[in-house]
Amino acid sequence: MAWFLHVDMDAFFASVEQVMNPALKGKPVIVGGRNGRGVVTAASYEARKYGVHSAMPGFQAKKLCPHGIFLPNRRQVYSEFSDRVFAILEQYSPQVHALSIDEGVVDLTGTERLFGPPAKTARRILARIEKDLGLSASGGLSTSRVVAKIAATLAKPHGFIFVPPGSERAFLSPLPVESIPGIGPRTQKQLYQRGIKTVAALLRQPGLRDRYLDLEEPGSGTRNHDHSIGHETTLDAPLRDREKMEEVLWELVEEVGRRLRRAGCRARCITLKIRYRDFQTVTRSRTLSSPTCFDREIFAVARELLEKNVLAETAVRLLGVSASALVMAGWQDSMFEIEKRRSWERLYQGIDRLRDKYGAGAIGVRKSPPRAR
DNA sequence: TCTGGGGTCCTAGGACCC
DNA sequence: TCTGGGGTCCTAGGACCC
Repeated sequence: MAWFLHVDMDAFFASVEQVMNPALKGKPVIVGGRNGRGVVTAASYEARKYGVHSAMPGFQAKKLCPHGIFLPNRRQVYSEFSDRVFAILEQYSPQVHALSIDEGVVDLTGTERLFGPPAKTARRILARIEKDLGLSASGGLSTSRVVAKIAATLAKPHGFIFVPPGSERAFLSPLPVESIPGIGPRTQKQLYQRGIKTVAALLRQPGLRDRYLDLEEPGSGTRNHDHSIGHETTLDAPLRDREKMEEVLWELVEEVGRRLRRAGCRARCITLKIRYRDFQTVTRSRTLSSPTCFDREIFAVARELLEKNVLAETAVRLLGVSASALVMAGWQDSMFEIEKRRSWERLYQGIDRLRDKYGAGAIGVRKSPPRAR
């Protein structure tokens, strides 16, 4: 029998901040959403009492919770804590799947002999996270991944729900359809309009059941993961000036290129994302004849897409660049290609090292993005 | 004082090939 | 010589998740 423990950290970013600074314990901590712009990325449970939640615009959070302690995002710190959480999970199974920075699935199948009954192991894992890191986690245990996830969400905060084999349907039936991952506000509305409000009602429709709730899950890892690496930014004020747009674009490209090289990848597809002042958003992409991880090549494509899609005097509020259809570097290269690129690679690695050490401004190319051709 | 930034997955049409 | 259909790639958009 397969066993999946879904682990979901409670108010992760805010909790990490409270661990780093115990004076914040028991206080309404709000990460992100400062200076009016931007949104909340995490709120401690003390802050949630006031109605603050993630994805909420900062000004709104401030209105609901004026005495809230607003902190800037510290991705690096959260990432380190995330590593420690996963290191604990990996002590209980070789099969741990990270779903995000604060969520993962531990495959406990076949661990009975070593650790005992899965439900006991699950509780032990959650306790370990709390004891070792001072962080609270919630868990769901089931023979189905989806059910485990739903159980973990329901268990929040600081809880654990075990759904014994055979009781999955009984567990799910009374829940509203939007409890199912993948059913967001749009789909929920459509289903409600058709009179389908509970999972029980959804399970009665074979088409919907197959699409949204695959309890059987035959093969694991059959999903095709088309990774992508992207970077985007919302401008301080809507931009009309083409030259300034290109400067922003160059900065985005540098970041994407750096991460691509760090991951040892090259991309065959470059996508430019543009959000206009009215929030209308478009993406424009181009596939290259040969994959690249070089700033100048990525920039040339991004700039071309910008030129084609932003008419003069159009105000733009967001620009984004992303690289997809990734291949591992060195894949299918002729010797000639390899030789040609080697010196470029050395140059870029040197630049990346300097930037890592002295900051992004260490190398002064950004003021004058190279023109294509 | 409007609405972040990182992603994945799915769909659908058109091009192109056989 | 005017006509089917399947497969794959590319592009774009949208829903969703954390």
